[in-house]
Amino acid sequence: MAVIKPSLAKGTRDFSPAEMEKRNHIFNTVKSVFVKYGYREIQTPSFENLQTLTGKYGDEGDKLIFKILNSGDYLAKAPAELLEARASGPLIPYITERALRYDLTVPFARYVVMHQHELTLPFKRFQIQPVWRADRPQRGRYREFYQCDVDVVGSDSLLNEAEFVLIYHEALTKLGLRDFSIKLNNRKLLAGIAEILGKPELIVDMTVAIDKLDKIGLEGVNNELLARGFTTQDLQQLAPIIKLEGPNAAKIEQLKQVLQPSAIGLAGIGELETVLGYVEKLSAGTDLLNRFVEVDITLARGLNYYTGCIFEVKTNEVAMGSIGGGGRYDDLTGMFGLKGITGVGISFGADRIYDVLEELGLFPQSTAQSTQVLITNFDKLAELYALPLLQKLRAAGVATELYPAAAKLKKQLAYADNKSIPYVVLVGEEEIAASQFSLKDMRTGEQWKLNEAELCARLS
RNA sequence: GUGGGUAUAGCUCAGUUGGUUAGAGCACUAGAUUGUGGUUCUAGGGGUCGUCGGUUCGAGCCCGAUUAUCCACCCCA
Repeated sequence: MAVIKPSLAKGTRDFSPAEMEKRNHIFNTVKSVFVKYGYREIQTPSFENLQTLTGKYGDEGDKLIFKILNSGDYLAKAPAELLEARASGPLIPYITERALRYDLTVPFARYVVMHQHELTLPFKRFQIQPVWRADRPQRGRYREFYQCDVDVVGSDSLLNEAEFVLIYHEALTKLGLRDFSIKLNNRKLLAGIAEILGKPELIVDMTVAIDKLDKIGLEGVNNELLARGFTTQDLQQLAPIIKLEGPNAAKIEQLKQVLQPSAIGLAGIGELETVLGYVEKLSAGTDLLNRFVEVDITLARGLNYYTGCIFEVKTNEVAMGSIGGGGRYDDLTGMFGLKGITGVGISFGADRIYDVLEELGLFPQSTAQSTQVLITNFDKLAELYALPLLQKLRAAGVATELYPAAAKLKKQLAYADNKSIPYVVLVGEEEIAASQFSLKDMRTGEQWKLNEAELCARLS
C-alpha cells in the first residue's frame, strides 16, 4: 500500500494533552456558571437531516453547511439531465440527505419541538459541542469549533436577558479576562429606525451596513448604505444615530427622542431599559454595568431569526472577532410547526476564547497537572514489590503510574520531568531489603526513606 | 466566492549578483554520570529545498503552472 503523508483536513486541529487540559479549563468554567444560573446540559447528534438545517441561516449560511454524501449508489436517484448539465446546486437534494450541524441553536429548536410534551417551561438548557462550517479558515476561524450555548425557551421575561449579561461577565471574569465589552442592541430598535426612514423592508441592508462602522468608518458605511438603496437624505437622518456616544443612559435618552414616531422602536428602547435595570439590581455594588455593558446601536448580528435583544462580546485586549453572541428569537420553533414559543440565548466561542487566553498567558499553571506519583522500575523483582503500593495509592485517589518497563533511572526521571509529575518513588535492592521506599520531590530534589504506610499518608 | 503573502530537517527559520558536499536554534538519541531529572559539555541520526515543467554550462535562488498553507475581504464564533 502506498504510504500517505499524514495531514490534517483544512481548518481542523489535533488537541494535545496539554491543550485538552486548557480547553477543559474553559469548558468547566463556563459550565459551572451555567449550572449556577439553573441551566441543565443536553447533547444532540453531530449530524441532522439536511432539511432541518437548510433555510435557517440565510443563503450565505446554507452554502457553509457541510453536507454528507448519501451512502451506496448515491447518483442512482439523480435525474439524468441534472447530471448531464453538471448542475451541482439542484443536484444537492438528490445526493445528500444529512449534514453536520452548523450551530447548536437550530438543533435545539428541533429538540424542543420533538420533546415539547416532556419539557416543563421555561426550559433552560446548555450545550457544549462542536459545530462545523465549510468556511475558509483564517485567524480565529476554524472549520470545526466548539460552541457553548445557553438558551431558555418559553419565557418572555427580560430577566433572562439580564442574566445572560451576568453569565457573560462571570464566566469571562473567572477565565481571567479583565477588559471586554458586552454589547447590547435590540432588533426592534433597528426596525424602528428603518421605519422612520420609511424603508422598513431594508432593515437587513441597513444593519449589515452600520455593523461595519468600527471597521470602515462613517464614510464607508454611508457608501455602503447608498449602494444598498438609501438616499443622501436618509444618511443625514441616520448620521446622529450611528454616531451616538457617551454613557448608556444618555444614548437611550437620545434614541427615545429620535424614535418617538415609531411604536416598535420605542418598544425596543423600553426592552433595553428594562434589561439594564435588572442588570443594575443584580450587580449592585459592582462596576459591571458601567465598565462592561455597552449599548451599541451598530451591533447587527447576521442570523435573521433574532427579533429582540441581541448580544455580542468582544475582548479589548487582543485583536480577535467576537468571542460570543446571541439574542432573542420569538419564533424559532415556528419553522418546525410549534408556534408561540419564544427563546433567548447566548453562545461562547470556546476556540476563540482559547486563543485569547493563550495570547494573554491567562491559563493557570495547575491545568497542566495529571499524574502525581511515578514509581520507578528497575527489574522484575522491584516491579513485583511495587505493585501493592501502586494499588494502595490509586485506592487512596492519588493519580499514580508505575514505569511500565525496566529502564535507566535517568530515563525514568526524565519521563517524570517531562510530564511534570511532582513525586517519584524509587524502588531498588536497598529499599526492598529494608521494606521501604525512597520518595523524591521533583521540585525541590529532596528525598526521604519511608515505609508504605508513611508514604501513603504523605501522598494522599 | 474575491485579493495578497509564504513553501528549505520533527518544529521555528537563515541561505550572498545563480557557482563545490545546503546551515543554525529547539526537539530527539547516546555519552560525560554502572541508582538520580531540569542546567552544562561532547557526539550522532534526520532534507528528492512542496510538486511538475522551463531558462542556464550550472537552479534552494530566475520564469511558468500546480498543490498546500497563512493573512485580508465576504460572513461569522
